[in-house]
Amino acid sequence: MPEPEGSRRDELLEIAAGLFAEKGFKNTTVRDIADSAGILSGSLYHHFDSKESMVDEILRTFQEELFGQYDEILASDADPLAQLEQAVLVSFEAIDKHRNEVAIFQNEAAYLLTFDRFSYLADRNQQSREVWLTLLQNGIDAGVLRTDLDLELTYRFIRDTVWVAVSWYRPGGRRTHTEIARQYLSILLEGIHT
Amino acid sequence: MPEPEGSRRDELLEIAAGLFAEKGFKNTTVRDIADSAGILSGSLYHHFDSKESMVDEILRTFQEELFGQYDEILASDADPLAQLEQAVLVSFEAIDKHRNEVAIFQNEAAYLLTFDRFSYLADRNQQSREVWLTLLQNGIDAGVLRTDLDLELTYRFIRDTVWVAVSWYRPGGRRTHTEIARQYLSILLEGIHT
DNA sequence: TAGCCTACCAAGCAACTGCTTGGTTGGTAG
DNA sequence: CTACCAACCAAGCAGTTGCTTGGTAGGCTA
Repeated sequence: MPEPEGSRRDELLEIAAGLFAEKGFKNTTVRDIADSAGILSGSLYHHFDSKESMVDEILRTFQEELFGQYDEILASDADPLAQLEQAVLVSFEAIDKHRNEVAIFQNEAAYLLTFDRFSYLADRNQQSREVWLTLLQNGIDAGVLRTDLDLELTYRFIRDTVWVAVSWYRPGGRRTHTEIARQYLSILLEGIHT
Repeated sequence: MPEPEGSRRDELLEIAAGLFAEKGFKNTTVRDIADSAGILSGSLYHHFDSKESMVDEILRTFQEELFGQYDEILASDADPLAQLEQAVLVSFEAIDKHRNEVAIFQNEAAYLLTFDRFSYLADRNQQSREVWLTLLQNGIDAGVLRTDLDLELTYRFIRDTVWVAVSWYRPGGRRTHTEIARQYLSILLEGIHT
């Protein structure tokens, strides 16, 4: 057994993730996935129950890793500002390492939430909100963040700008994900005004 | 003629825009639109050539208005910072007044661009890029904006954060679109750091 | 060499898709 | 009262969709 197990299966999941990210979940047909893999559509059902279970597995695996990282940051003894910076850096790292998964979560969550089996996505959204609000509140309590801003709005601006970068960021481009994260942090923290 | 003309047609376009914005263009069927209008799907083809021509008309009308406003700002004699602020305010106003149209342009442009008839959307994207880059460059030349930032990245951050607000902004919510725009400008210009 | 397994094919079904066709309705204008 | 018109219905067609079924090829193991 040279492969770690489930090799072909994982291969198919990666192909599906690429298509889901590019064209959307509903706009990707099982024939699209099978064609990209060089097999017939029916053969996919030897590996997976349904198209839904493919995207389910893709998202669950990704989110476990991402939120594990957020939890580590919150549990660390870094100061509030460093924690906020870490969270932004980790997020841009996720965009770099898991483009497809981030794009799927960003673009398809609303649609997938219309199915019961994806209700956990709402929990993850809530969890994400709590992470960022906690980071911001800690910064305010420590006196390193402005107190005159609407917390909820600030959270949304941060969340949106971080994740929406997945729509234009390409690995191997002019800027590394770390450089982009640092520029973003610079704007977020200090503003663009002189 | 009590109606300004094309009343029923406009009504159908608004219904379609709402569905396109909510579920996506391809995920909205002509039967969805017809059901929402209380007619049969075939009856839509009395008013429109195709589903494509509906979204086409929706986007063209909206973009003419929006880019007209940008042109006015650029042509005004306000100082660079005021022009940048005006552009942000006008954009949030568009999110308020034309939620559906903004959402469709944001979410469906990539897909629609695969059809020849929507190639003008690429021109509009380019035009938008030029507007923001001009505003930023004018600010730098006037010495009111930081010179150490990557212009292209800054443009993307502004564009993304402004338009992505359409995904969560709801008219009649806790904050008016003007309040949101002002908070956003405050963060963008001054940062969240103390 | 027999049995089993993974990975796949070939064919097709029922539901849904955008769109077409030929017709009906109620109102308006000459 | 006639002609016309916008708005719509009823039925259906051809293509696409997710998924199912019954089968096969090749490799591994006892």
